[in-house]
Amino acid sequence: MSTVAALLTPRKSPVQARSAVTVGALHTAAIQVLVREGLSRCTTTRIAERAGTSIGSLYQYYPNRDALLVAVLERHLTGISTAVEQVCREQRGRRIDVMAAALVRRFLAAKLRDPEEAKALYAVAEERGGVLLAARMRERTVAAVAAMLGSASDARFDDVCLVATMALGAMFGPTQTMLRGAAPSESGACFERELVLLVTAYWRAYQSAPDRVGDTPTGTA
Amino acid sequence: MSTVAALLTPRKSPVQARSAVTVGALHTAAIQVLVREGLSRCTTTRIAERAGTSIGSLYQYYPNRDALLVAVLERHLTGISTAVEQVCREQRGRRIDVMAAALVRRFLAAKLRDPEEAKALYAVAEERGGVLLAARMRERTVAAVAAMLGSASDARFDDVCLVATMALGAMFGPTQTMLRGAAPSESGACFERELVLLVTAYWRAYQSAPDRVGDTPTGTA
Amino acid sequence: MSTVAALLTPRKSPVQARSAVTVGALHTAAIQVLVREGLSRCTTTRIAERAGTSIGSLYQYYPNRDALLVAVLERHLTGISTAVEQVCREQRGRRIDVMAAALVRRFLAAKLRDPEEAKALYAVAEERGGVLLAARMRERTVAAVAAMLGSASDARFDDVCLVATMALGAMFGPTQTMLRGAAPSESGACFERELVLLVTAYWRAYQSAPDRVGDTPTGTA
Amino acid sequence: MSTVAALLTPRKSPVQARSAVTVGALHTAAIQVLVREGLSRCTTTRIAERAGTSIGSLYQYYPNRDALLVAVLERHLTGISTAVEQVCREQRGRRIDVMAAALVRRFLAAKLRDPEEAKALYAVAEERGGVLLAARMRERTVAAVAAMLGSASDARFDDVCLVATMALGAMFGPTQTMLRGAAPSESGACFERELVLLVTAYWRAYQSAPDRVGDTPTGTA
DNA sequence: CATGAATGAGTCTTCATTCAT
DNA sequence: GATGAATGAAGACTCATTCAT
Repeated sequence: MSTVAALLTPRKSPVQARSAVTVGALHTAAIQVLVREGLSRCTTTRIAERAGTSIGSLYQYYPNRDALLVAVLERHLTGISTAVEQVCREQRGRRIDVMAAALVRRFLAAKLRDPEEAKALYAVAEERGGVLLAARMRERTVAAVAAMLGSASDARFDDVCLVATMALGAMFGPTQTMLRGAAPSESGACFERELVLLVTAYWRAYQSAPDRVGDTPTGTA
Repeated sequence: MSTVAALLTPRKSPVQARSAVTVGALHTAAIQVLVREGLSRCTTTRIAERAGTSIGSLYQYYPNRDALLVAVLERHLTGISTAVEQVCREQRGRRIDVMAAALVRRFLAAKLRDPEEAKALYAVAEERGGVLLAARMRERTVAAVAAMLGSASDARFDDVCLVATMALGAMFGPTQTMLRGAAPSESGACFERELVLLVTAYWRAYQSAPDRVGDTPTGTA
Repeated sequence: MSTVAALLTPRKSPVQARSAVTVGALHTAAIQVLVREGLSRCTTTRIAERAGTSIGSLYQYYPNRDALLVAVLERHLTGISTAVEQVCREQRGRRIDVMAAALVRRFLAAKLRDPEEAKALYAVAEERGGVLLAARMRERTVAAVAAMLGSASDARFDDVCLVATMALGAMFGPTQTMLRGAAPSESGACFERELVLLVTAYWRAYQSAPDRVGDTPTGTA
Repeated sequence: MSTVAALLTPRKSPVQARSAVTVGALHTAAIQVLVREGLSRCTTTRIAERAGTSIGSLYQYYPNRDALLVAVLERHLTGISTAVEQVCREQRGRRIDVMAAALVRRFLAAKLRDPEEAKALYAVAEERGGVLLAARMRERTVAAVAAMLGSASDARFDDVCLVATMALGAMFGPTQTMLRGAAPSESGACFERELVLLVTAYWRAYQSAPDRVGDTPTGTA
C-alpha cells in the first residue's frame, strides 16, 4: 500500500453495530454538508455536528478529513462500478444495441439514485485523493465494458478498451451536464433515450464499417 | 451586476504596461500553482510568490482569491467557446459528418492547447463561481452548435438544443478522461479520430431515421 | 436577536471550570492590552498572548474580536448600571440632596473600582457595538434615576427623564475628565464633594422654582 | 517639541491657494469618511479618493494618517476652545447667571455646528494623539472659564479651576449623550435651557454659601 | 471509548507608506 | 508637484488534529 493510500484508508472496520451506525451517520452527514456548504466549508466540525457525534469519534474511524471524504466518494463510485460490472456480465454475447440500452439504463440508475450526492462529489473527485480513486474505478468499469464489447454478437472492435473508454466518457459527460442543470426528473426519460441513441449509434458504426477511416471527412477536409 | 458577480469581477483593468505584465504573471502563476499543488493549496501567497509579485499587487487587480481563479477559468473557457462558435459559423449548411469533424478538431485544439491548464481548471469549475461561469459558457456553445445543426444539409433534428448538449457532453467526457490519463501526445490522433466517429455516428442517426424511437434496441431492431 | 447582536454574542458559555478560567483570563487580558496599547493595537493575538491561551481558544468563546471587547464593556457598564439601579431603589421617597449624595457616591464607587479599566473602555464605547450597548445601559440608568426623582419628598420635576439624563451626563462628564487627568486618589474626596454639590444644586433648582425660565438670563425670548 | 508631537504635526503650511484647497478637501473628506465608515475603516485611500486627490498628495501635507486625523480634531477643538475663550473674555465681570447662559449658548453653538462631525470625532479623541490634544484644549478652556469665574460680580469661588473643570464636564457630558441620541434639532432649545439651568444652579451654590460642606447631605446622611 | 476544549499553523485580506514615473 | 502601483507587515479568523478528562 502506497503512502498516500495509507493516509486515506479508514482506521478500523465497523465490526460492531454501534460503529456501523456512526460511520453511516458520518457518511450521510458528510454528503449533506458537502451539498449545503461546498467542499471548502465541509469541515470535520460541521460533519461531526450534523452526524450527531463528536470530532473525537470521527477521528476514531478516519485518520483525517480527506479519508472520510474519499470513503464517501469511494462508496459512490463503487456503487456505479459494481452496477456497470454486473450489467456487463449479464449482457455478454448480446447484440450491441441491447448492450447499450442496458448499460445506459443501469449507469443512470446508479448515478442518479441520489443526484445531490453525485453533484456534490464531483468536487471531491477533483482533489488529489479523489482523482486517484476515480482513475481506479474507471479502470474497473472500462475493463468490464471492454469485456462485454468483446463478446458482442454483431460487432467486432479493434480496440475494445478505447471504445469502452469513449463510450463511458460519452455517458459521463452529458450526465454531468444534466446534473448541473435543472431537476433531472422531468427530462429524465428523454435524456436516457438520447443517451442510448448516442451509444448505440457509436457502437453500430463498428458493425459493418471496419474501414471507417475512409468514410470520415477527415480524409478530404 | 449581481452581488456574486460583483465579488468576482476584477478590480481594475491593467492600463499601464507594468500592470499588464503583473496581471499576466498572476494568471500564469495561478495555473502553475493549481497544477502543482491542487486547488486547496492554491493560496494567494503561493500565487503571488510564483508570480514574482507581492500579495498586495494581487489584490490591486482582484478583489479576492476566487476572482483571480475565475478570471483564469474564464479566459480558458472563453477560448474554447469562441473557437466553437467560430467553427459553427463556418460550417453552416455543410453535411453533418463535415461538421462533426471540424467541431471535434477545433474543440480539441482549443482544449488541448495547454493540457495542464485544462486539467487544473476542472477543480476551479467545481467551485461556486466556476459553476456559474461554466454554465454560461456552455449555453453559448450549445447555442452555436444548435444553430449549426439546424442548418445541416443532410439531416433534420427535432430538438437541436438537446442534440447539441449531448454532443458537447460526449466530446467533453472522453476528453476529460484522456486528460486525466497519460500524455495525450501519443494517442492524440487516435483519440481525435475516435471522437469524430462518435459524434458523426450520433448525428447520422438523425439522417434517415427521424422516428428513431422505433429503431432503438428497445424495439425489435 | 438582531443580526448585529448575533455577531457580538459570546459563542458558548463556560460550563466547565477550565473554560471559566480561560474566559476570565481573556477578559483581564483584554483590559490590560487595552490600557497598555490602546484600542487599535488591542489585537486578538496580543490578548490571547497576555491571557496565556491560544487564539483558537479566544474564538471558541467569542465569534470575533469585537464580541470580546463588547463583553468586557458590558460587564463594566452592567456593574455601574446595577449599582445605580440599586441606589435609586434604596433612596425612593428621600430628599433630593440625600438622593444626590447617595447617587454620586455609588456611581463613583462603581466607576472608579478599576480606573484603568474605566479609562480604557471609553474607546470601546465609541465603536459600533459599544455605542449600542452604552445606549441600552444609559436607558436603564436613566429610567432608574427618573423613577427615584419622581418619588422625591421635596421636589417636583416636569420631565424626570430629561432631568435624569442631564444629571447622569453631568456626573459622567467630569468623571471622564478626571480619569483622563492624574491619579484620582489625591483629589478623590474633593472631586466627589464637588460632584454632589453640582447635582444637588441642579435638583434644588426644581424645589421652589418650577417657573425657572423667567429666572434665567435667557430673558423673555 | 516632543517626539510624538513631531510625528503628528503637518508637514508644510498651505501657503499656496491650491494647497489650501487640497488641505480643505482632505479635512472634509476625512470627516465624511469618518462619519460613514467609522474610525477603523477611515483609511488614507478612502480619504484621498473622496477628497478627489491621490494618496501621494495626502502624504505631501501630512506625515501619516494620524496626523491628518489629529489635524481635523484640532480644528474642531480649536473652534470650540476659541469660542469659549472669546465668550469668557466678553463676560468678564458679569453676574454668574449671565455668564452661564452665554457660555452654554456659545459652547453648544460651536459644538453643534456640525453634529455629525462632533459625533465622529469622539472616536479620534480616544486615540493616543487625540487624548493629548484634547487635554491641551481642555486646559485652555478651563483657564478661560476659571478667569471668567474669578471676575464674577456676584460670587466668589475657592478653587476656580475645579469649578471650571466641573462646569465644562457638566456641559460636555449631557451634550455627548444628546449627540448619541436622535436628531438634536427638535429638542435643541429645551436641551440648552436645561443645560443653562444646570450650570447656573451649580454656580449659584457659591453665591451665598461658601461653607457648602455643611449644607450637603454628606453631613447627616 | 466518547467527548470537546485547546492548539497554532496557515488563510485571506487590508492598509499605511514609499517611490518611480 | 502629482500620481498611483507596488509593497509586505500585520490583523482577523478557520480548522484539522490532539489529548486530557
